Amino acid sequence: MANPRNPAAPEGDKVDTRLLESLLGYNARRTSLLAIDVFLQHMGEFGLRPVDFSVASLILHNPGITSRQLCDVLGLLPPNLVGLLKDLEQRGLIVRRPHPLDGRALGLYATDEGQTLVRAAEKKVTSLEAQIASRLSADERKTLIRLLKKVYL
Amino acid sequence: MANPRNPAAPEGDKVDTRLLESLLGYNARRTSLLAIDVFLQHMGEFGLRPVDFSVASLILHNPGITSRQLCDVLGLLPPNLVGLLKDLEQRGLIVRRPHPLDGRALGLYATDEGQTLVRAAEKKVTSLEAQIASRLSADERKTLIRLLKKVYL
DNA sequence: TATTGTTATACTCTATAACTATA
DNA sequence: TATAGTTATAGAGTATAACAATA
Repeated sequence: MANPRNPAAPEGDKVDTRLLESLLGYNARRTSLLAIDVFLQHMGEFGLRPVDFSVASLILHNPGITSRQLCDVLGLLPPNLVGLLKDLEQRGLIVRRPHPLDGRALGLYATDEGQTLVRAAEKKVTSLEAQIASRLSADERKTLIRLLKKVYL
Repeated sequence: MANPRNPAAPEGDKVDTRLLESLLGYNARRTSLLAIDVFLQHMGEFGLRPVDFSVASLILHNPGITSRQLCDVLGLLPPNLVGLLKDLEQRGLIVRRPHPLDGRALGLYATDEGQTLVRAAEKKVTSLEAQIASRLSADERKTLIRLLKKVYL
């Protein structure tokens, strides 16, 4: 509905956003924020934020991975990973074992409980894709992901 | 190069990220972070963070727009916009004028100086698109933006 | 000397509650 | 009663510097 009180200030849905919407970064960010919203709305039962999920999933699929590698892959800084891993460990979802060949490093492994939880979380996340991409056909979704990877990878 | 010291922990480029890379949110976020990096690397001369740029550009193209509308369009919270607008005003890039028909609201307008700066910033940002999307054809870039908008809009 | 992981800390971003002036 | 804008503040996220242990 139009706003008869305020001809000088355009309605929310009548704001000219064409320049911003012509930019890749703006559109990628808006999509990212939508996906995070959906994640937060539906993943509460697992007690994992998006970053926790990413880390836990990488540990599950890469047994023995180190903090350093997680930081490289996810673009995190080592100090910010310490507390995150400590929490996952205290919840009994992962264990840290001294690396057999590098005394400085610690290999990260999902416990049985961690494997069960993360697999369930992955299943749920995958099901949320349908919701996030509900306005896209299967082909469009595949194309979108392919093009995004082409940009940043 | 492979890491001969550490067979249990995969190299950075050999980490299995297939699950994460199958997710729209993960790929959108990675692309968004890349775009922000490029922005920060090249837009320093304008003294505008990404959010400042978005706000200033919307004011330029929507003279008389209110804080409330900016919040709606950009998904910001009113308290977080106050300081931002104060800074733009103190730099002489925008002015706030009492709204003629709503005593509560303030219309936002770009000054001449603001118009000049924001137009230059927009030109620069547009040129950075070529860099961000350098691995995409013109058609692919158009498709990517179209599909992103289809998801979040 | 360089790297892994850690601590402490600072900075930025985002969110909540409460207030004022006006509608 | 509801809304626009503001203040103060809390919480979450991200960043830098410095250290111990090991390579």
